[in-house]
Amino acid sequence: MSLRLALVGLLAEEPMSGYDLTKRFELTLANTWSAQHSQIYPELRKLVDEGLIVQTGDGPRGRKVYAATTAGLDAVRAWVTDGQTDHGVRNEGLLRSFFLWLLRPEEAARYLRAESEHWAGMRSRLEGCAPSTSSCRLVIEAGHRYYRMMEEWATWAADEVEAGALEPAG
Amino acid sequence: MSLRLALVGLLAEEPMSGYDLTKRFELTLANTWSAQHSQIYPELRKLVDEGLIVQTGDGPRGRKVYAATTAGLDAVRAWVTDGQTDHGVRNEGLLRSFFLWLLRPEEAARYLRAESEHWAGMRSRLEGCAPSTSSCRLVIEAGHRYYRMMEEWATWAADEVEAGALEPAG
DNA sequence: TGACGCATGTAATCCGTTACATGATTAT
DNA sequence: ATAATCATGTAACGGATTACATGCGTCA
Repeated sequence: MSLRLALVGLLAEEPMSGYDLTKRFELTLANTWSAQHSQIYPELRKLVDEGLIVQTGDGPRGRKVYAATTAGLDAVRAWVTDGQTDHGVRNEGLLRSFFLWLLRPEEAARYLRAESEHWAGMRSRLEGCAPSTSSCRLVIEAGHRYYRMMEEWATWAADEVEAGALEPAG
Repeated sequence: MSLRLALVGLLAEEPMSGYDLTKRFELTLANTWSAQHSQIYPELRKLVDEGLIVQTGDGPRGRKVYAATTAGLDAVRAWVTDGQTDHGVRNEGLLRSFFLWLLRPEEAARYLRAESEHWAGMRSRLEGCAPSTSSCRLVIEAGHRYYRMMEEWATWAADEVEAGALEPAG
């Protein structure tokens, strides 16, 4: 449900191809949602069938450019405001961290330092990301805050572990 | 893959039933991973078949208590340190925020204020959560930081929107 | 005795990933 | 020429949610 409407919303910014949309998810939306081309292409077909988007052009190599319809825009607006948002979180890095007490402290610290570096890398990647809309700017800011928070947390946790925090209970 | 090993890891802390494990995911692990009972019960059966856990007791109403085996512990340790962690993020609240430029500013601000309140509520829920292990304490701290960050971000974003940030591009 | 919480399970469906598969265009 | 990138698609599988389904124990 989310992906479908997100695709329409992105096409509301400007007409794009499935390939372009895939890139959008890799870059700007990396801190928000993920989607592969194998999921995007079939979804675009369905959205055309349902009249939420239309193909407005083509290009070299079979490129197909789509745009949102008025019905599509209405559907996106309704989705954003209506109903309950799923606030469920799925953070595999944190889930693994839950079981660090089973490891030797030096192993646990190494894991956490690597996590910290990962998030630092994500943050610097986000630097080269220009906002397409006013609300995109807000979401990019959320990305910065998220990456920075995770980086700082992992550094803090590694320090804790190196100071012996894992010993008493493990 | 993650859920299986997380179940074993939780059982390494202390023997528990599927019902207890479900509660753990609702409370302590709310900021980390989600799992319903309908996924947990079949998984426990498979884990028994594979020798990663054993049933060590029972109780009223058909309650079954499981514990991790040595093989199970080894599998958890290997999972935590080996291979690549999936750092993919899926945040529906942020995804919706991406399309706030399609709404009237007052609607967008209302949405963001509600988000802020949601995260504040999650944070206060986390207060009543006692850490079971040393590393659980670290993850709870991550939860606090995450909820606080999201709450502050949503408040900031609502302020921005009310100050007219949505106008120029929308 | 009725409501609530404990406790377990299955089935259908949906969403998402991985892998498979192909081919055109552009730059070196 | 040839490698990289652009560009689209399908199929198989696995993970996760929702809904269905049941029943015991405890407390008011």
